[in-house]
Amino acid sequence: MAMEMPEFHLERFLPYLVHRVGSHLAEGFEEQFAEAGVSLPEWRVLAVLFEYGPQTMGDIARRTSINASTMTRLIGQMEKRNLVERARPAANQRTVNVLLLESGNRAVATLLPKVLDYEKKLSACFSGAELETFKILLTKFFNTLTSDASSEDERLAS
Amino acid sequence: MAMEMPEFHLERFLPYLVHRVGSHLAEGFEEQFAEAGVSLPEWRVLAVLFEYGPQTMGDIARRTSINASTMTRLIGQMEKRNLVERARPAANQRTVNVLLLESGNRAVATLLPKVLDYEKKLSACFSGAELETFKILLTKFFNTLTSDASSEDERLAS
DNA sequence: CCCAAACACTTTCAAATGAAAATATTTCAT
DNA sequence: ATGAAATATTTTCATTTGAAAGTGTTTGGG
Repeated sequence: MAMEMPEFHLERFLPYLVHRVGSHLAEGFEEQFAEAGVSLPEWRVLAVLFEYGPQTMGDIARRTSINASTMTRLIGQMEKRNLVERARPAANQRTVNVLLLESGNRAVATLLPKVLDYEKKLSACFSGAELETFKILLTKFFNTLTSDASSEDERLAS
Repeated sequence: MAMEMPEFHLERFLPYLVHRVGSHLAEGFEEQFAEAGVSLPEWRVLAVLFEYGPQTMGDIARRTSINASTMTRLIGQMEKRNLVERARPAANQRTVNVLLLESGNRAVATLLPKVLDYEKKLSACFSGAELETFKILLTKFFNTLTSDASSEDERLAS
């Protein structure tokens, strides 16, 4: 006798909807910017450094959603290419501050218009209001996810 | 003299907003379902097989946004565990059809309520209308992305 | 002050990944 | 019918990844 399954439709399942959009965006970006000589993770690092200024390895890792080991290697490569520089602040020597160098700033200056253009094309399918709503919902969702919604347990336990 | 940069704010940059939500969702899922003995890619395969029935390797790959090489290996592992079975259809022997076995169906039956519950908690931050809008926008975005918006060039060229 | 725990980053190592080549089948033009 | 191109999957191989261990620094309790 067949077990009765709960109602489920993949096309209406939120994580699925997000995942497939994310995958396609990532793939699309890599294609678009392959020739620019910057990988997607590298662009992410450049972007957060440009946006938030010099910051620690951990800050960049968190803001880019890239794991710490990967970040060490990534920054290592970018340092070799003189895009960024590492420096241990005297104040707290267990952290490592990363900052954009001249060459990194130039890379951003070159990429930024292309990236903005790319986003414009992507979001052309939305009306202004839709796009605004979409961004607000994505932001709200993220904020909820990171306000440690997963740790109801922890909250109760502590 | 400083180059004038175009207006840019990461927090309003659509691919960034999608990426960070996607990353957190993936991480959250792996945590939640680690003990269930099913990885996220495995769950994705189970889900599309459950939703769309028996289908080829390529179908699963496309629907899960998992690349073909990875899919071969993934299905290989799941076959060893008797979750799924491969079969070459007589009609077209270059394709490989994959279908859920008894054990795979049981896995879905076990996971589905938990997954639905998980989604419910995730989306608790939204009103019913917001959630609906969010899903519609994600779907619309995906559809546009995959209706090969990138190939304006190709369209013009052909 | 001192030492244990916490923290931030790096390294190591085993596993996962994807591009390209290899294999097998089907389609299509001649 | 026949061979070349297209399609679908698998395999190979070099790269990328992340968890866990390792290193060095800071914090906090005694």
